[in-house]
Amino acid sequence: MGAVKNKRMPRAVRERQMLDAAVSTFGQRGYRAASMDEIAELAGVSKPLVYLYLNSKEDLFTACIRREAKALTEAVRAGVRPGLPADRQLWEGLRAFFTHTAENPDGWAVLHLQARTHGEPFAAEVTAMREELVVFVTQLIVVAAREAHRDPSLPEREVAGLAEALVGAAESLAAWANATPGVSAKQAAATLMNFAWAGLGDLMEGRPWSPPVAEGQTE
Amino acid sequence: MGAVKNKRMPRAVRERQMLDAAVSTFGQRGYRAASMDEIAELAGVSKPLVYLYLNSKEDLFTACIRREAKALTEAVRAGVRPGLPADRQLWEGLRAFFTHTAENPDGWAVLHLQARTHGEPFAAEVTAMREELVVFVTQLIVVAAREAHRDPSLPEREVAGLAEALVGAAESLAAWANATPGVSAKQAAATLMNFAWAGLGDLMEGRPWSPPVAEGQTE
Amino acid sequence: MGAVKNKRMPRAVRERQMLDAAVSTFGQRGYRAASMDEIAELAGVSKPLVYLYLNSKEDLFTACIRREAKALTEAVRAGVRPGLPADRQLWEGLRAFFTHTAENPDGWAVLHLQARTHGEPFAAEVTAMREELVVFVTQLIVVAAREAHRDPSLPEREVAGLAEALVGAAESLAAWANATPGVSAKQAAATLMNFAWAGLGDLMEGRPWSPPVAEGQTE
Amino acid sequence: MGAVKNKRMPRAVRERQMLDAAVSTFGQRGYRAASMDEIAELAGVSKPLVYLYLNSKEDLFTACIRREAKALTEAVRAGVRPGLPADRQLWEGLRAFFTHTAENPDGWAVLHLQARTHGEPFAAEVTAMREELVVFVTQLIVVAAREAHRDPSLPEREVAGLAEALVGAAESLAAWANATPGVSAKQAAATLMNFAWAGLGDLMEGRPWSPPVAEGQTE
DNA sequence: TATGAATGAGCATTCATTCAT
DNA sequence: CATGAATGAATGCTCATTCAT
Repeated sequence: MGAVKNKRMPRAVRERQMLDAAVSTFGQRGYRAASMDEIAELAGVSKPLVYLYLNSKEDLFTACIRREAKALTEAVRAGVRPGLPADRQLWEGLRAFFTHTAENPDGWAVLHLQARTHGEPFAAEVTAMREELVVFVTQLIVVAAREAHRDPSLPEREVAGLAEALVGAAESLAAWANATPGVSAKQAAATLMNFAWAGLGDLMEGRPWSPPVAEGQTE
Repeated sequence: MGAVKNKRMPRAVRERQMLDAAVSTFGQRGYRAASMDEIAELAGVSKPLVYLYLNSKEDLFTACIRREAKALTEAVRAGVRPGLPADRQLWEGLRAFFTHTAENPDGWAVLHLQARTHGEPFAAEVTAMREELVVFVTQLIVVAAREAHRDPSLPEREVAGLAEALVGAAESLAAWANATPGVSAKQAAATLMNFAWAGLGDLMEGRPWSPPVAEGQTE
Repeated sequence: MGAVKNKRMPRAVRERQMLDAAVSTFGQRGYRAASMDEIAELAGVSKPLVYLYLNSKEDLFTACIRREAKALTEAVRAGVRPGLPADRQLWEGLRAFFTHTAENPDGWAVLHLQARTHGEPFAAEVTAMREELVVFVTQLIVVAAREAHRDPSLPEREVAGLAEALVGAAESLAAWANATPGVSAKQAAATLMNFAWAGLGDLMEGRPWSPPVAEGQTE
Repeated sequence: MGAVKNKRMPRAVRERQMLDAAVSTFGQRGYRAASMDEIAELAGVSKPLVYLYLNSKEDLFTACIRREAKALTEAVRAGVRPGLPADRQLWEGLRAFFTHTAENPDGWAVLHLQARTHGEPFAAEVTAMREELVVFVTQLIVVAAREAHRDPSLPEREVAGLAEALVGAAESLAAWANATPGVSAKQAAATLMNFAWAGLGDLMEGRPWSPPVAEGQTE
């Protein structure tokens, strides 16, 4: 049983196999170190077929990025129930995020490491996805401020920076959770939620930490 | 004046030139895409000399990582005055971090992007540096708790996670600050400080955000 | 009307389409650069069908050469009225030659450029056709000598060389006429006829061969 | 003695070896069929060295064309004594041409067959050389007319066509002479000279152009 | 009759690395 | 100390050709 020298499959199926193999190889070896030979072999097909269906290494890599980006954003969206209060939505989103990245380490490596490291065209692909998440978080912050009956009065750039920081922290924690035995997605989400929400809560109530002013530095 | 057909320079100087060229090339092209030819040319020496001094491409890359990691951690340490309260120390450390990464984009690219993307040996090098920063932050968190006259009672892993999140957020904001025109190192530090400290302050005072309990999930 | 999603056509028609596509592709791209994919697509059929009908790329190319060679020699023959004096016959043959090559540039490119450039088997095909033309010209030369009431006393090899030179000049002028705007087939034929029949010496002395005027052709 | 695994030769020497090998391979196999592997092996070097010195297959081919074109035109020029009457100059040029092409069949194949068959950039290279020869012949024709005390009154285009025809006939006869055993360069030149200068008509009437007798050459 | 699916084999090109001087 | 000369080993990509349906 199993892969008995699979032959003559419809194109869509083969294409999925190739993308699976490519994500796995790119994620583990890196874009440049991954060879088309290796990907083809892992996919159980010959190299020309990979080129016939996916055109080039660049196109194949792009297809991987797009597929994994879509899967991740959809997982986060699917994990969030829109009716809930902002903090609950964020909590659910974080859980979905950590769960998905833990379950798809190669895909996450492609997005988080490889795609950003190998040239603008690929990085732009990921930037687009990341922007989606940042916008999602930004909106939650704004909604949270409204729910706290506060006109945030936070400058827009400040909110953007906070969302960036939160997403960055999440990305970093995802790697940490995957690498640290015994840390579940739920625990990672809880840690980040603590870190983020208590901090944001205070900000919403108008009690920010105040940076020191008279330090003698320029700028 | 300037590069006067460099001949017969002491080894230390030559080595610095090579590392400068290598960091610049690795940072911009990436580890695999950077060729020894290009590095040697940029350094103004012949390729065999690069091999004579630095043995191999892997060793050269490792040397780059080590030099840049040392420079970064030393910059952070040098920016912090030990006597101050924990929050001030963190603030100063963040400012030093954002300032250094902004001033050394290629070095930061080597550490943050390239080193993590091209195999365990290199990633481990960066992990070590990162661990230093995480330990530094962890200690600050513990000190802060003590200063607040609180027995934190935060489990050790929780503190580690918070430090991870903070460092991750900083790394992410560094890229954001570099890419967003008009965001200075100081502003990035302030944003992150707000985000982090207000949240941590509440945690210290025993008012964490409480994750929902009855959800029916396993794990 | 036109190519109405060709289905189930008789073999002869399909084969003609394929040869048309092949001549066009071989003529423009060259033998090696032309791909069976491109030919099949241009012919509007699937690749296996091309192989079913024509066996291999080599066979296909050979078929192209044979078809175009036959077309060219038949065009020349059809253009010559056997009863006329030798010089008139030559004149008509040259006109037919230049007209045909001008009207079938791809076929001419296959014969004149591609077939000679890609290995003996193909070159031999063309040599055979060329031999036909050389023989035709040789006979005209012999007949002309007889008509001049002269025992030519030209050694056979000399006559062969003259015929070779004439055919070679014609081939070369065909390319020149096609590439030079404003030079018609008739003009090319006249130039060559002058050159061949009168020779530069006579031309210099104002004694050109005079092409027949009233022939009823247009242009 | 002989090629005892030649090592460490100056660049210029190696480059010549490579070009020799390339001309031979391109001339015999054709541009596309010739592989860089084969050329490198024939040159007695490794493939990377070929690329280091000649950059690419295209550049290598272009270098071959240029070298052979230069060699051919220089051979023709060197064979002609400028002071002589036009017909004698033409005669000497033809002899040099047939001699050179007979002695360099691969180079001639590169110029006459391969370069014209594999794309405009290469063909243009040969066209330039051919133009030189055509101009040379054109001038001889004009001079001959003047020597015959005739204002040629031949239209310029007509002269151009005659020169084209002559050069084309020469090119064609070169192949014929090489392929026909027992035909020397001198004989080929004589045949063509007769054809060109006297014309078939005169030849038929027993008035050939007479090649100079006392030249002191053997054969 | 006609084709979608699939591949073995080859090719141009690049790169890290090493001698001999 | 410093380098010009040279290569083994990959790697991305293409193409003629063949099954199974």
